[in-house]
Amino acid sequence: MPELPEVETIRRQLDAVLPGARIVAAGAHPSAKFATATTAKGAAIDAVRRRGKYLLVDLDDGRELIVHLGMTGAFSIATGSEHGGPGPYTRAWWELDDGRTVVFDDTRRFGRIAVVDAGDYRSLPTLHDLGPEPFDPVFTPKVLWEALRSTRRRLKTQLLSQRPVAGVGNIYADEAFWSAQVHPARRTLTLPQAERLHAGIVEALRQGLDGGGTTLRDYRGVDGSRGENQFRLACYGRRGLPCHRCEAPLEAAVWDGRTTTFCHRCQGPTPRR
DNA sequence: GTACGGCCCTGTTAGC
DNA sequence: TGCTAACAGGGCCGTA
Repeated sequence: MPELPEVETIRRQLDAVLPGARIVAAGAHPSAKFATATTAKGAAIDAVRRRGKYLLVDLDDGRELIVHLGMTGAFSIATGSEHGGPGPYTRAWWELDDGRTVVFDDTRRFGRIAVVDAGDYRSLPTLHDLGPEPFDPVFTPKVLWEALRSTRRRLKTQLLSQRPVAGVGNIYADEAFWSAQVHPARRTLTLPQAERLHAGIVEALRQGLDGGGTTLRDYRGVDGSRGENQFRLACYGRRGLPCHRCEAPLEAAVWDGRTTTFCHRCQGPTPRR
C-alpha cells in the first residue's frame, strides 16, 4: 500500500526515464476514476513530481497528469515488442513516441487518475487541502502541534487525513506513534509529545525511503523490484508480538475504520473515547 | 464547519 | 475439499 516512501521511490524511477517523451496514444478503464487518463494524449512529459502520495506528471501544454496509486496501483514500462496489450488489471496506458508504453495496473481500483490545469486541484479535495511535506523545513513540531490541536478527532485519524502532514498512511502512522510513545487514539497532545511525534514521522518515512519502500503484498517499483522496509517495521502488523522496547505484546484495535497496532504499556493506556 | 460511518474494489485468509 | 465471510484500507461523500 503505497505511502510517501513508496510513491517517492516510484517517482524517482519514472522521472529518470520519462521527461522528453511525448504521449502519442492512450487508453483507460471506463470508470470515471481512470477514464480521463486518455486526455493526456498529444502532450509531452516535462517532469514527474510528487505531493504526498500523489504523483504529478507535468505536461508541456500547461496541464498535469495526476495519479494516486490507491492500495494496489503500480507502474511498469514496456518496450514496443514487450507490450502485449492491457492486462486484466490495467487501468490506463500511455504509448510514447519512442515506442515505449507506460502501463498503470491497479487490482483493487482504489487508485485514481486525473488530468487538470496545472495547479488546479479543486477536483481532488485531499490534494487541494494537503498538509506540508514532511521533509520540508516548514513542517516543524510546532506546526504539527497546532494542526493536531485544531480538531478533537483521534490523532491518528487526523494524520491519515493528510492535512497535518502529507504522505503518512496506516503503516508509517503506526510506526511514528510507536516511536514517539504517543497513543494513536488520543485526541489531545502536549508540545513535547508533538515534538516526539514529529521526529517519529520524519524518522519512519526516512527509514522507509532508505529501504526503497515497504512491500507487504502488492507494492513494486517500476522495474518490479520489492521494497525492503517491511523487515524493519517495529509496530505495524506485529499484533501479539513483543514490543521491541518493553517486551509487552503489541495490541491492535479498529478506530474510525482503520486497524491500529500499538503498545499499551509504552504508548500509554487506551483513551476511553 | 466538524465528526463519523459507509462505500468502493478484489485477492487472500480464516473458519466451518 | 470446498464454500462463505471477514479482512485489508485511501479517499470521497452523505448524514447528523
